[in-house]
Amino acid sequence: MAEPRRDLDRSSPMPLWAQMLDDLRKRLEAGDFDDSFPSELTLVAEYGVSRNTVREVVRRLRAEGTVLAARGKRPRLNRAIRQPLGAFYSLYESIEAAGLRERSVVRSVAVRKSAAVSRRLQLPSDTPLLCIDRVRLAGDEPLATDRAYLPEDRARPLLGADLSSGSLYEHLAERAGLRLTGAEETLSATTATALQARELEVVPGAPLLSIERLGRAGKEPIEWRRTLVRADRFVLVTQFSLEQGPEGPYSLHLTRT
Amino acid sequence: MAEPRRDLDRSSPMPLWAQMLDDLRKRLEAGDFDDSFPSELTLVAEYGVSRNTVREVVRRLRAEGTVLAARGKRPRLNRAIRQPLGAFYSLYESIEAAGLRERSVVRSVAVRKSAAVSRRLQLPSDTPLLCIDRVRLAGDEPLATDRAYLPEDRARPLLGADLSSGSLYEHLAERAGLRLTGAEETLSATTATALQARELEVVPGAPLLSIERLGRAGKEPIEWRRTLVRADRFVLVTQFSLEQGPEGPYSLHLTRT
DNA sequence: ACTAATTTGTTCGTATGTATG
DNA sequence: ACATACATACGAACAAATTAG
Repeated sequence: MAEPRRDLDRSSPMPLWAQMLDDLRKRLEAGDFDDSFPSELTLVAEYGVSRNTVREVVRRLRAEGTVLAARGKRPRLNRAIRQPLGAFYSLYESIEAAGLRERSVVRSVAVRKSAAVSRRLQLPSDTPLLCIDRVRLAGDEPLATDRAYLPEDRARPLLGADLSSGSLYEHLAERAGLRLTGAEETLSATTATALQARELEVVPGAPLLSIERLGRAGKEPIEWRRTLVRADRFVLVTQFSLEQGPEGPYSLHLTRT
Repeated sequence: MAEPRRDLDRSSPMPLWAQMLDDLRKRLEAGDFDDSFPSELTLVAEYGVSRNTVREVVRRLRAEGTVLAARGKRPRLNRAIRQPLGAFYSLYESIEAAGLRERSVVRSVAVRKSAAVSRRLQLPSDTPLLCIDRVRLAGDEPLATDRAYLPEDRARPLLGADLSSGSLYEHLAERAGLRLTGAEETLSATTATALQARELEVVPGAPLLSIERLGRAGKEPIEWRRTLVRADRFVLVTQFSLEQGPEGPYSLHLTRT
């Protein structure tokens, strides 16, 4: 075997398990572990830490749904539902997961100021914000409209990017080196205005799911977004469990109807 | 001190941490720990188990939001948001949390059969189901309509109960000894039909949040429910975090607007 | 302002049980 | 039956944050 033995910095203020988690996430993104995942004892040997520490790491990957593991079985990746944020909904992911091509019509990308949005982002009211306005398509049909505001100084690298496809979060990670680590979402229902109806190709008054999200990278608010989704084409599915089982008591995902 | 030392059954097939968790939940319901909560080492002494085992228990109580703890601070109960299910939304809880009186108009409680609902509950299609039809009021205004189906043989104790107030889950726990441990929810948006509009006192076509829930106690499906909530009075708020912090990466709650 | 006590956080080590293949 | 892999449980030690005095 002679696994390459991955070293951790024991003098770092960052816990071993956190370093390990970072490293494993990188390897996951790089596509090591093609569907399989190392066992706990393998990780013990590979990183030279105790099993308790390994379990601290694996617990988190399991809670996210990234890794599936059970007694006796060989641990494997959860390819079914990819969760780039490990958490709630990514329109891009769910469209692709439904076997449809995701595409966006970028209606505008501009720098502007908005006191209301700045307030939600907990920034000074005159902060320049990058405002990205898109209509999201699933297959050939419009599915949602989406307006995202990001602090211009952090999101500047997105200005030249092709945002006509793909998850905004992936673009953010690739180009700006920003990874969201948390968010607060507000879900509600509305009905389509005449303008919204035209954009989404539904009749005025049609039910829409409204999703407002404040995304954070650590403590720093990174994004405020409002998405209006056609309710006839999407539902949100969540599940949770207080089961005493080993699988963490949480697991959120979303499905297309 | 001489704490009364609570004994666990080491020959039981149930893990020590699960027994401990059950016991602590009972004590929580009974109202021991008035706002405070025992420290890990206290629990070690009290239950005669190792600290690892205690942490296994406390981790779950923290993930639910029941217990708040942090280095140095004395652990305390989270009285802010009560989460009887530890998880997603309870209309009753959120109305009360908003400082309003929750009340229900019970429109009908009847035993009937429904092949469609039975299928969702994974029961034979001719299973008798207790069907509870309510209009939920917050303060004096209607807020939601709610129809729940439960297997009649499990929910029979509810037949004589006064369901005009309180969480259905509490009634279930008190009278039928059933505690939900997991659920799957489907969220969507709709618009009010004429009938629904009359019941909810909104105009026809008004936006409604539709919440369908399949509730489970262990493996056993216990409830299928559909709730239609006035979108002008309620939004769902969720938050999550992949933070490396000790507090689990999950925490769902809901707030009234 | 400082110290001591308390409490959780992290990490190590070890051992045994149980489910799967 | 056997190996693998997670589940549970014990023990111990030190670090870091907070609070009490």
